[in-house]
Amino acid sequence: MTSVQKLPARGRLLAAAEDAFFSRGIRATPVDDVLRAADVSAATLYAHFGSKDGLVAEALRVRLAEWQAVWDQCVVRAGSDLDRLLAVFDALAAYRERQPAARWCAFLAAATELPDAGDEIAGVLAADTELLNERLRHFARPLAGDRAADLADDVVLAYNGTLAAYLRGYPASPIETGRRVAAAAAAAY
Amino acid sequence: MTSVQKLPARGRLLAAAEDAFFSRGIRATPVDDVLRAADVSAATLYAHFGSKDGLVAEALRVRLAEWQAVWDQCVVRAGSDLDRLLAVFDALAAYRERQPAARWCAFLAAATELPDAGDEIAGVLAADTELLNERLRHFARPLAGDRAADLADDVVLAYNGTLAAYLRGYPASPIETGRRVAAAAAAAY
DNA sequence: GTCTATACGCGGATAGAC
DNA sequence: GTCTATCCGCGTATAGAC
Repeated sequence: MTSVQKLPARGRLLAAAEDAFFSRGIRATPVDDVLRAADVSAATLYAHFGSKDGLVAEALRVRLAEWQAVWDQCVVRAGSDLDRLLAVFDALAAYRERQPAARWCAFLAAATELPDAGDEIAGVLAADTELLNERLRHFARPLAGDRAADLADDVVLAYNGTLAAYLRGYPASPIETGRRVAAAAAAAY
Repeated sequence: MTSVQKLPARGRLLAAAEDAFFSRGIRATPVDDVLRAADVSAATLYAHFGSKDGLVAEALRVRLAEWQAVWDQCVVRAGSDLDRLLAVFDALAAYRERQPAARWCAFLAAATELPDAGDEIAGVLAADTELLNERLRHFARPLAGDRAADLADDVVLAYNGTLAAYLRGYPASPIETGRRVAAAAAAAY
């Protein structure tokens, strides 16, 4: 059996990065803050990730994988076509419980804060959008047939609106409102 | 009659600030860039606005006033209760034509980029949210009666989702999708 | 792989003259 | 009110040792 080990520096950096970047803000968080939180030296960070952007990109990759897993579970638990389409809101509720300090979506935040993001970061953002788009189109098909793409657009928009609501502090119950709006959109098909 | 005059430094600064901050990003834009675009010295900027944040706050105030005026006009042109509620999407279309380079909503961008914004900036952001909330609740009343607050929440969410769509580059026709979603929400009351 | 120490550029802000 | 010139701190990144 293995003994209890200190999490390696790389993992500590990623954990600290996720915590700081996606709650206090990416640009608002100096590298030094992450280093102190992770109890790691600057040289180690640059040895592993090459740059602050590299660390951001890797933190986003981790987040995308985790988000996808949570969403998967919520889809499995859904009992109808409509519930499967709306499961993305259940996933959002579940995912947010993990990091209540997060102000809103890490991917949209990155897109806003880093308008000139390099290929690495831009790639992860594109992958997130693609995942959202592709899956929702799939779940929309049994409900909207050949208009599935439109319904998927509607749900993506409601989803983004839910995320932005956290940012604005209004509406007060973003997920509840978002789910209601998405359901109303689906009812129109 | 007055002769043609060069726009004073203060006005040039605001114009340059709006252009740069809300298309390239606030944090991504150094003060020097604004100064060069406005052809004004640093000392003048600080004499007028005190700080970069002060300039941002004033640029946001200008923007809020302009946005409000555009929205007003679209409401006047609307021919039904539903059209008045959805006029916010027409206003968005009209407003965006003024500055196509803008990546998304200046207020949501400021909230994201400046999580520790001072009272001045925070106040303008709150005023924007309040305007949105108060007006939409008013327009929702004839359609939803005592559930007007819920319908207003729905429309705000669709509106924010529309703005976020520009950021994500998806859905492809944000305003069209947003209006459709908001209309579906209204139909449920 | 990780550390200590340091270099270096950039960005916000100010002093003082006109 | 506006300019020229300059200061200063902060944040990213690197050099070199262990």
